[in-house]
Amino acid sequence: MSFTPSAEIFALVDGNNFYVSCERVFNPRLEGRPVVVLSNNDGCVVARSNEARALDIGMGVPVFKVRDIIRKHKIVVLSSNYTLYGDMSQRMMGVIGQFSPRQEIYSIDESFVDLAGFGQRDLRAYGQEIRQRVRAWVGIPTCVGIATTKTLAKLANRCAKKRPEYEGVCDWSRLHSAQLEHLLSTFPAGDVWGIGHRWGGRLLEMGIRSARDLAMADLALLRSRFGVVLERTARELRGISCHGLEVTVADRKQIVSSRSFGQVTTALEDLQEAVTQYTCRAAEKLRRQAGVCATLQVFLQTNAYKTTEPQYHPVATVKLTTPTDDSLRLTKAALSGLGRVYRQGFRYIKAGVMFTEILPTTVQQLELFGDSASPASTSTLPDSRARLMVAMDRVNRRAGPGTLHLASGGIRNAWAMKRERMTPAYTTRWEELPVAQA
DNA sequence: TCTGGGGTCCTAGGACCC
DNA sequence: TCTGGGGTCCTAGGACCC
Repeated sequence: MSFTPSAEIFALVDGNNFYVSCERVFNPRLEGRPVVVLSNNDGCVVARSNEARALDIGMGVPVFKVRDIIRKHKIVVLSSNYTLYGDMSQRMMGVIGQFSPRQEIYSIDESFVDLAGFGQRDLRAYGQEIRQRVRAWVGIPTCVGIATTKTLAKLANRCAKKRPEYEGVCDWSRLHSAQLEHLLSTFPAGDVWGIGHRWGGRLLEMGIRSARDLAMADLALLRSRFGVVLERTARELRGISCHGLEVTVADRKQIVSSRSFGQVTTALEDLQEAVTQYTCRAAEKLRRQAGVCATLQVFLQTNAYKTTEPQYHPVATVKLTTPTDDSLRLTKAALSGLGRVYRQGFRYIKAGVMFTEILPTTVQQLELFGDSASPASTSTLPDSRARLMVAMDRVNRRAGPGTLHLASGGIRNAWAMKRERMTPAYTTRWEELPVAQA
């Protein structure tokens, strides 16, 4: 195996137990205690403090399966507060961005930065600077992994997390082949970025156990059995960079809005309310990226875990006569799709709307059999409807999501999601600002 | 009783065309 | 007996990520 020296250097900075850390910033009493944050509907565990991990709370487990452990160890359980986490993320990314001219925001809690131009600087010390500033200015603890490819940086980051002696920063960018090889041999292949459950199992069957095994594997064989994606991963482990930094945020190619219900429903009226609200949320995202939607899908789901109940998972595809970003027209289209696939007698647990064909507003196409004066998009042809959308977005941004909504969204919302242990929106609503006490 | 939501990319196979 | 070959487009499904 030959590791190729690369001109590129990536640092991956990510928040430790990010959602839990966000909660701790505003409630220091959570410090040192086992804490978990749940998914929407209070369904699964999606974030765990180190103390909760130590108690064997798995990532993604349904909360009812660990109820006993939670009770026994007095684990603090919180509903997820995405408004808070999104805002904390923005602050954290802003600080990290000060450390390099080129930054990729990879996820809500992870950011790659380009350190290639930093020459002879001590990158470990630089990583520590990043950690300290984020901790001081935002309150979030982080770890930093530095290497010549993104895949190696991910692994270095994991190393920094796992082994306290590194004090939160691992710099692999200047290692010799032999040193790197040794480090890779200590990680299971399944821990490598891009290797999931399925592929991990298949690799094991082939005798590829460690990250080092994967790096040394025959590239043509990997390609023929798994495809080009895994081949690239193996190259990256060898130090050949295949994934560059993606500095600009690409427009979404699809926009999904869906939720499980707080309780099952059989009523068309409930589904109409939900579909209306989901469509409006998706339309807001669409307008934010100045797009118009040409095709959407509406889907329904019964509870697949209840194998004794009749199952029904229909999808309706609706083509718009003219691409649009108008919530009213999109909702009308979505509701017509819903009407096509709704069947009585099923117990529905989830509904969703997906915009699958999204175009930039600059692409205009006149309606073939429509009112040719009616605008396809609010962004290019301002009329009263467009002004209404703009006003709605503004009100909902300032006063909170859903303040202004369509009547078909309903107000009863018997199906609405469960969030029984939600903390306040500390940073984004005046009335929920934390209060300092003397 | 109770099991998330939102994305991306790649591949295989079928339809269609010349 | 013997039934092409190559390109493009689209879709569904499978894998992955956080």
